[in-house]
Amino acid sequence: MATTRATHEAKTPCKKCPLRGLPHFREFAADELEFVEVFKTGELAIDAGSTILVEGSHSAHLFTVLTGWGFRYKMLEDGRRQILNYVLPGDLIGLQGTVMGEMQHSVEALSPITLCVFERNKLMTLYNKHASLAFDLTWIAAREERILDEHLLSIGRRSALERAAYLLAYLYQRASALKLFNGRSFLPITQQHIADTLGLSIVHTNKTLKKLASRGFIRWQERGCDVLDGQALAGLAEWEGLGEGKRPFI
Amino acid sequence: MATTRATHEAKTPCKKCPLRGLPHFREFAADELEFVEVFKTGELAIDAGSTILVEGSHSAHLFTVLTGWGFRYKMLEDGRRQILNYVLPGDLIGLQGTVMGEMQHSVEALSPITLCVFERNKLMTLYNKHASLAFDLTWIAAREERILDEHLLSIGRRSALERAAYLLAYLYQRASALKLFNGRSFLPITQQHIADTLGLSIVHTNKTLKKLASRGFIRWQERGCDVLDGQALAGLAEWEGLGEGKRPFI
DNA sequence: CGCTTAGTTGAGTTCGTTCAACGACTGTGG
DNA sequence: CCACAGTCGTTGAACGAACTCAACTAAGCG
Repeated sequence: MATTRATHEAKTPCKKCPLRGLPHFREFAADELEFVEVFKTGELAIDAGSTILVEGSHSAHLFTVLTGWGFRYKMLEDGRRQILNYVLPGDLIGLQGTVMGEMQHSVEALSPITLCVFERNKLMTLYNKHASLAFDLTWIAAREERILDEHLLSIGRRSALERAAYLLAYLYQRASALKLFNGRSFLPITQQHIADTLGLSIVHTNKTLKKLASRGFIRWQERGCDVLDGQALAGLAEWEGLGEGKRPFI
Repeated sequence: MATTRATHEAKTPCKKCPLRGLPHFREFAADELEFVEVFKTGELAIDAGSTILVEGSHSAHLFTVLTGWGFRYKMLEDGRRQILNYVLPGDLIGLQGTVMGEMQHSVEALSPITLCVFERNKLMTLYNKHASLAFDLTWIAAREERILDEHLLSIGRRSALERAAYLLAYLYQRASALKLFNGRSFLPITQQHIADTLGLSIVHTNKTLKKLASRGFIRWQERGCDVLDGQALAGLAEWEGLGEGKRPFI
């Protein structure tokens, strides 16, 4: 099983980055784009199910997801796994390695993923020369923090049904903002992923999802989840939504 | 009940900041210190139990904890509360407000707290003029993220006993690094706080803490927890520890 | 065709909850 | 000074949510 395939195709120029067209992201000034263009050293294509980063490793790179779905997770020694968050296009991966030296969590591809590759040792020049991008990095880290807060609230205080509803509503909203759906609101995750995100067993997760399906909020199909009523899911979880304006990305 | 008392005493000059002497924090260059000195506009003293920031509010300020203990939390509409993390000396409060416009969580004082006050609208000059401090801010946000990851793993996948052990070991390590203990390793929290952090009921939290006490790891006294064996707690939770080198703060 | 992965379902068990009552301590007002 | 209310911690009993175990279906793949 090949974990990574280096694409030898010419890398996507940042000026023509397909993400920049989305209304979800903030506009970049010409000089910012120019810098990012140089900062980006290549592209990487990852197979579904492959590991992008491993807990404890020291990577010289940072990544931004260009296409595809993935997730971050941590494990206990006896094999218990906790999925911390999902990574989607525009998300930065590996910033924590900068802070701690080594990665404190692993990242795995849920679908085939394309990554933009950045050199970590060029990071300081970003801070020195582009204050706006430096601010963006802090912004991105603070955003992740906010989402983790929300997850913590969910796992700590919501019932199984509410938790599941929140998670699906969350993924639905994120994917919607990125216009990842074409007609069908399909989330490419297994019930095991959901269980490991919610802190539940697979069996109970299955029964919980059945309840949501019986209410007509979702449908489970082809190894994934069709969201039929994202609004209802958010309502069931008493969740306000991401409530995001435009956001930056590198 | 007065929530805040503005201290009319002269503010502590950053050059003489009591935290800067600690080996836990990185050294600051003279020009960095000079900038922070100006960036800091005052000091604020908060009573134990008072609220520092409220979810949904728009604060013009950022704070760094100078002395005392506090905690961040979120609530559901029906009153369920989840404590997200604890704030101790050197911790930055309110960065998320910068990103989202409004606060997404509340902060409350556990003990009397002294805060350094910063103007949020001066933040951009920090990014423009002091790349190293800008980097520090990202670092600080990434650190919080890492700790939240750890908490998420704990709540999601650890048993009640392991969770409690992890939390107490975590608080013990943090307070130790800051040399907050003098002889006695006392954590100024109630069992309700612990319950709301672990996602457990008070009753079960109480029974769980009794187990830890019967093993000789802790002792409950005077509305708080004496940690008798931080090592054992971390071991029970299979927790590696914070493993931090020197860290920055503003 | 067997092997593996994902999902489903039922039965019994365990962990953690809720309810309820009580003791110790603190602070407040009479 | 005492009475009283409020907070915090403690404990037992009954209940319920979620877990484990186990068996089985359906789909995908070599």
